[in-house]
Amino acid sequence: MAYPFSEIELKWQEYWRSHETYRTERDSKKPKYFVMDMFPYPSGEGLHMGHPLSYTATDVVMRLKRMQGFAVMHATGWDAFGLPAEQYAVKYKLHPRITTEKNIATYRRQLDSLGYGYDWSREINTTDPNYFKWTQWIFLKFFNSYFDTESQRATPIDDLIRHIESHGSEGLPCALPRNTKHYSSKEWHAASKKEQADFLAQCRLAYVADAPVNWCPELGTVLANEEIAEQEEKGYTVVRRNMRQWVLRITAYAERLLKDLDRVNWPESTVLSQRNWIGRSEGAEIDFEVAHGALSPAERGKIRVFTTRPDTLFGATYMVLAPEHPLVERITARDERRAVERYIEEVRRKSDLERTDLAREKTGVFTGAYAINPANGKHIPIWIADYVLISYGTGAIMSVPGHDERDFEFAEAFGLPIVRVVQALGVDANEPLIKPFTEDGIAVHSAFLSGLSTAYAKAKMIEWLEANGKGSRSVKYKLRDWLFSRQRYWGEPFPIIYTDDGDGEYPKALPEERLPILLPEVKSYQPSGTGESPLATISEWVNTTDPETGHPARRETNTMPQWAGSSWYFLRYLDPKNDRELVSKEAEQYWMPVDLYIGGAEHAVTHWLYARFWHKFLYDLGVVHTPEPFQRIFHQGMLLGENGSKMSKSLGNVINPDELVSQYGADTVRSYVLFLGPLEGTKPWDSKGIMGVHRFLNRIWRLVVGEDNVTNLSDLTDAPLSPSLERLLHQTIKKVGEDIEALRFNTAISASMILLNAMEQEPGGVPRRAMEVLLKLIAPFAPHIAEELWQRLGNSTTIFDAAWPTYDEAKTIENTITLILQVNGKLRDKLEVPRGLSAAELESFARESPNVMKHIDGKQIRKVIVVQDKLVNVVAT
RNA sequence: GCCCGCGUGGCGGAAUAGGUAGACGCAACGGACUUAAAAUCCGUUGGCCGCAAGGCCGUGCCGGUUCGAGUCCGGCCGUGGGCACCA
Repeated sequence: MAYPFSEIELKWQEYWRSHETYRTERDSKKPKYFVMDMFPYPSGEGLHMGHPLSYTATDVVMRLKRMQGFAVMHATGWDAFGLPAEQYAVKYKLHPRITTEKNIATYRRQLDSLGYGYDWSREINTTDPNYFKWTQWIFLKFFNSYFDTESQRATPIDDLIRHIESHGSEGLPCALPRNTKHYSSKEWHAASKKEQADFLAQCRLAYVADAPVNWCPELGTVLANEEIAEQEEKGYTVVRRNMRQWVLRITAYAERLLKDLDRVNWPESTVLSQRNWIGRSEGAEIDFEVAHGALSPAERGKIRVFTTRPDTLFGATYMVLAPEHPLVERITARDERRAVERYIEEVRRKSDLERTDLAREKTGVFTGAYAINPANGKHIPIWIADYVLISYGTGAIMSVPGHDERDFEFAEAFGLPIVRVVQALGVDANEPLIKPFTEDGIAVHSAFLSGLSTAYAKAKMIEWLEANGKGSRSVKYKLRDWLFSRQRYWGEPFPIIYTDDGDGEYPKALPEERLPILLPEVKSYQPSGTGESPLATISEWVNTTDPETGHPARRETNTMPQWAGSSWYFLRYLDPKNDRELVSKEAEQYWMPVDLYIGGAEHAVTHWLYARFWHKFLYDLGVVHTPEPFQRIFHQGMLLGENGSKMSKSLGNVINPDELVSQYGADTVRSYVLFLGPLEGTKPWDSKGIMGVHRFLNRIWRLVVGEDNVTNLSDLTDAPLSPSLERLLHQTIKKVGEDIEALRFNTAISASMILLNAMEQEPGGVPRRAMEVLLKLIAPFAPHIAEELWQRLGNSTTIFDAAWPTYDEAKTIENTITLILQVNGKLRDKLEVPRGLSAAELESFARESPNVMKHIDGKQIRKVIVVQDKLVNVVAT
């Protein structure tokens, strides 16, 4: 008979609810601990087994820390905006709020059934106006800020405006595009609102851009790069299309996002992913004069390139512009115009897939124009090719086919000259190049650089460029600005209107007092089909007035992406009901940063980068006091199906948490998902193995309660523990605490099993004291049974108010050791001997062992290695 | 192509400042209890040889360092994940 888990689990869940056992308050007398998992998206499917894995892990840590005397913050909520709810709404004409609420109720029931100790008084919901008011508030702050390049932080845009009003726009501490039209103070005052808005958009941290986006006709929306693969898997098509989009200037924070990775305790792989994603490159920007073309020299201007190898400038034999480069039109020779236009059109039609996967073969066309290599004055042809991206660097490159794979390939395809300007040390500088030499070496055929090693040659070239006004040192990042709008209904509306003073529309922020901006009630959630969101079809919502001027205005109809609400949610746990601030200073100061955050590695460069960006921005605003939000991140691994393949409905190998809970009880399910193996590992589910953990809990139950489940008579003894059990008890307390701290739950559970095995072997019966300790040790994993037995042992308060057991280091130490006797490194004998014997004593054991003697017989002893309290190795030949 | 990570019994996995390989659990086999089954309890369980004592082999493969390597180093093979023309 299994113990009555259903009964006791319901009993304790009800007890915890009515006693508000998990309610957390700030307590200045206690140290704090903030442990999080990822708040779920409440899908229609309900919980899958991946949830119990990470949620149990954080729940276990929460309970340990609480018993150790910490004030523990552990809350959850709902990441409830998003595509699936809206697609469901489109299909069944049900408001997404309805399905979302229904799904949340299911999730809540499931989470409760697993016995999780969240502080539900802090529950948040990204779709709740009282929550997204603050998401919108943060967006407003982005819009109303610029990134000051001198102080390297977000600063109110009003400061910038004041500066322009009195001093004009030259020399602003703000990164502006090269060809920006500047305003004198006088010109600024004369400029229209629209002109001013266009200028300021170049500085704002949130701005509108006409950007090529990933347009999905079937969904009627634009997708983020990281969403494409998922939707394409579902059979949707994705094409490129230009649309007006909100963009967040995350690139301004690239350097800080990169540098502060040094301060966090995160998985190495995730830190590396973020580093690579940010993609910092050091090099130089170099200007090439256009030598030949249809325009006069004054009009032609210069082509600026970015290179990480300025030392190879003498080897630049041609240039390539991205097809979208603004200069292409101006420099293209009349004879080549047709071919160039045709190529540009061809490239535009290519999808991302064709441009990357299939475009192994290099393509491009000659523009008919030439540039002058600033190092040697040689005229080199200017081409356009789609292997050069408009969005990176300057959208143009100098091609050094001798020392770059891509340039080499292109040069070979089009018969362009390849010269060597770097050679490995000690190799003939004239040796022909059959493949590009991309390593560092010694500069050759490079005038004043010749003979210098790559590092020096780079520095020298930059020095030369700067001295001659032909270029300068430069740092570029792969990171792009963050496309921040979606053409959907079910998301946060932007607190933005468009007004027109007769000179064209421009976006304008609504005042903070107007927040939250609510979604209108609608009848149809069908995408408009034009690329605009369903909101665009509701004219009574779209058409509004500018609260400042009373003039007619139009609302922004895009909504924010799902990342918006999840980029700051953890802050709201700390002060969920505050209607004056996003979070109070006191709460933020006390609880932040997050001490432990467990979540899947798939968010390495999305959620965890976005959240860091928002946090740094809030740091600049003074809302938070730490530059990084998450001290420690840990990734749970994937749980596979029985057969070792991914759990999926189509494969029919999905494990349902509800069924498991009703069959074995929550305590067994919780313990078993963690017992399966290391948290971070990918491991297959084994439905038979769960019995092992279930038996373990049953055995504990029977030792306290007895066979009939009713009597409280127990066979526990108050006799003292045998010395070996006493020692094991201390060892186990130590190990379980350390293992939970290190998130090694599987070995923590097995240590408890070992303790139980030993307790059952006690000659005088199972000691009550040992049982009390064991109950505390398993309480984080199996809270219900621990509570029940704790109560039956005569305690009247929750076990989670009891202190975590302590151990005595001295009592964990064995007083005898197993001495290993080896001959030539092979095990020949084992002896139980007292701890702390001298080397000579240990060696004498070896010399007296018959089996050791047998193996050294007839040989000469060369050496005897003695390791204190461990082994003796006799080396004989 | 580049960058990470991982290869240990029939299975999930223990063990790394280099020092008893296989903890704990599953499965399997044998036994006890039972009219029987379930549940429970006891025992065996890396392979080979041996009546036993014991011996040989064994942590993907090859080599190296070391008295001693699952653990460190080099080279392969396999496998999982991330990035993908970033100049």
